[in-house]
Amino acid sequence: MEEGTSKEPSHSCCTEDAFQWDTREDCDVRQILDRIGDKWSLLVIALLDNRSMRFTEVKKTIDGISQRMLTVTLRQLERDGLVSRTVHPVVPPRVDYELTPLGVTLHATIQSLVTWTESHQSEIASARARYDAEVLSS
Amino acid sequence: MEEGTSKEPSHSCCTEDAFQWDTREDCDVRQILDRIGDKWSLLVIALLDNRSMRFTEVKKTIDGISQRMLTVTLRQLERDGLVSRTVHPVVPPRVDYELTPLGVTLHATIQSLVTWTESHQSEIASARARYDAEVLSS
DNA sequence: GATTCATGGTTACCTCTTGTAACTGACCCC
DNA sequence: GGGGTCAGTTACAAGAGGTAACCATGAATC
Repeated sequence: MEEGTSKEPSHSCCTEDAFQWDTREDCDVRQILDRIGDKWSLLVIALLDNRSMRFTEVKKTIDGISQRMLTVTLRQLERDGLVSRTVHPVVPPRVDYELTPLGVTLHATIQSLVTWTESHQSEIASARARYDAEVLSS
Repeated sequence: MEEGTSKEPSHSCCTEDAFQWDTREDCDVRQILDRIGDKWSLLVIALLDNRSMRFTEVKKTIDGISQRMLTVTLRQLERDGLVSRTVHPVVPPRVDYELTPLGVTLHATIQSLVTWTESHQSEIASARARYDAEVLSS
């Protein structure tokens, strides 16, 4: 029953002070960032823009994702209220996923990350080449 | 020597077309997004704002990161040209990390992710509570 | 009327990434 | 000369993720 060491999310760690948000691992903000800062979640939200997509459609578009991880990722996003899941009772089954209004607001921010990546990929590529060359010569 | 199945990053997969950027796993943009969409990288870049920080300072601030993962993360960010590493030849050793100009431009975008998280954490918390209640009652 | 196919999963297993904890090396202080 | 500091590295254990096989349903095919 000790409160100091319990794992429940704290309510007071996220003030308006800068750099308070990431001081505690069980902080709400940290838990949400861990979800967003996830390879597959990021890609799924970036992909689901203004339209609903079927399970297999998403799976085919996001190269390299396994069926299991797509299921898990979509369930997490559904739980977080970012994606809605619609099951059509037909055979073969048809399940549509689309961004919720909340998910749409996040999509905008994530899209700017993608845009940043697109416009700076050459800088990063040359930085990597430079670094690798230095490491080899040392 | 076959080119089609090689692992080298492709140069033509990232056009201005929407949703071309994530179709291939070995695409530059995907590789960079995988780095950014990483729990620890995200937190480190968000933390390093306008100031240089020592290794242990970062380690103490980001709760839960292990020494090994901080080393690995910082090396990756250095390789990508997002963070600069300065070793002072003193004893005990002193190593400072700070954002490069390129890293600063990314910081702005990531900061907006953090801000989004902060302002929507209650919505996500209630969505999770709603989802968990539904799952339990089914 | 048995057989095959498609979709959207789930499960068992195995690998690869990450966490844990102990060790290092150089010097300073006591 | 023993312990302390900092910024790592290393060996090993634990956990996350990938792989591939399986399932349920019904429609279309043979």
